[in-house]
Amino acid sequence: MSFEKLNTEIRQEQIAGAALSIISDAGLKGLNIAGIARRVGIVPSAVYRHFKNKDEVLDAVLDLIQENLFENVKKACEKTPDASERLRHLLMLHINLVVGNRSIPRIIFSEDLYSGHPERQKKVYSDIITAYLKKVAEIVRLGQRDRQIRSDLDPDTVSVMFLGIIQPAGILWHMSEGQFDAIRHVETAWKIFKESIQFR
Amino acid sequence: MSFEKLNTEIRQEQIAGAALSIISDAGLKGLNIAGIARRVGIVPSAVYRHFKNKDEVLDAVLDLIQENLFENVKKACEKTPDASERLRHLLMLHINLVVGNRSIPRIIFSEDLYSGHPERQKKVYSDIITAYLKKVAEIVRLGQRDRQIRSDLDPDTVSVMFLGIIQPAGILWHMSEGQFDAIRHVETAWKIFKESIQFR
DNA sequence: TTATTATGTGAATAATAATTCACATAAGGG
DNA sequence: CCCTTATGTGAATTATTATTCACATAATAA
Repeated sequence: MSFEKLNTEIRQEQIAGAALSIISDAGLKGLNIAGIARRVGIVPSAVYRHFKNKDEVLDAVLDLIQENLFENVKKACEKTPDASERLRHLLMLHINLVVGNRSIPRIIFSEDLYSGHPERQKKVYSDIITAYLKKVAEIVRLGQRDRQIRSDLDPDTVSVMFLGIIQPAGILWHMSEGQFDAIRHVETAWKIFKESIQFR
Repeated sequence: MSFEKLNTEIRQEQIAGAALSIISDAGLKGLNIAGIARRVGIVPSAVYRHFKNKDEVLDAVLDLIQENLFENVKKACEKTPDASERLRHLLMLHINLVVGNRSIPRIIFSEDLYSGHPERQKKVYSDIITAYLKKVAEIVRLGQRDRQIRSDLDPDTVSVMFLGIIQPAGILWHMSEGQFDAIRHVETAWKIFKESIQFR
């Protein structure tokens, strides 16, 4: 029997990536250590050389998702200085992330992830969701400063409403197995929303 | 050992109700046959006298949720003939349902419910979600006919946007364990949204 | 080259839960 | 009142998975 040894950093990345990929395909319930090991090309028990337990694997997956989301914000801000354009760009990046990689809603809104792990729920809420909303709100705030967005609106409310354009679209797309045209909805809804927040 | 025998209809209701209640408290993952049996006051195996298996219990729970949602639409429509008022009323009924009974998002968006059950996913999508959205769209359409709502908007888009006010609020409320003020958000967001859809 | 250590293997363990089954008993019709 | 049957019981069965462990081996440094 011959096999390859890789150092733990590489394996950790492989394992987290495999887990993310499995979740995209089969959901959290479809994720088990044996499946991860199979994809990585090792034996189940070998996973435990690189992660203490399954929970730590899940934490690594959450980190991957967080990176994706924050990267989108950065991209959108680099693309243009106009608040409205930034939001539109971010909207499209986000919905494409959701549509192209079904794992995000499958993980973030999964009970499994949190039941028996209040600390993880707290972490996801504050480090991922709230942090993301804060960044969106900051874009809004800058837009208000520059007289691109109505200044009588609360940036935090606007950022949650922004999420409200994406989230149902993502869920409907997911539940309908692609039948619901999430991207079209987001584009149409954005026009209406944009009108209602723009400076006048 | 003395015990009471009840007919299967009553037991089915009790079991479905107990299941819904457990899901509200502990999520789908916290739901097991033993827990249901304990609440109802019978032994786990007795559950199988009234339901073929756990899946059928879940289907019964879904029916309960569907009833709740549709009842809200009816209430809102009976309350007032004004489309905008109907939507506002429905919005508050819905968010209160979500906040008062955490089971709805916990179930509808739970992977567990669907993994390995594509037919159930299809049913929830078409019989619950889409059907609900259709009813909302119908309210919008009537509002357009009566010149209460802008007629250049697609009713289906508006209905999904309507959902977009509630859904993130519900999820944030849930994830933050009540810290996020969902009702306040819904009220604020509604004002902005209402303005953007009203006839002018 | 050799010794050390991190990584990999396969088998065993343990916990959780759904489901089945043989047997018991309450309820209601005849 | 009896007897049939639906309902209830407790124990056993089965399946699934995470996790551990003793042992093996590749990589690396001395």
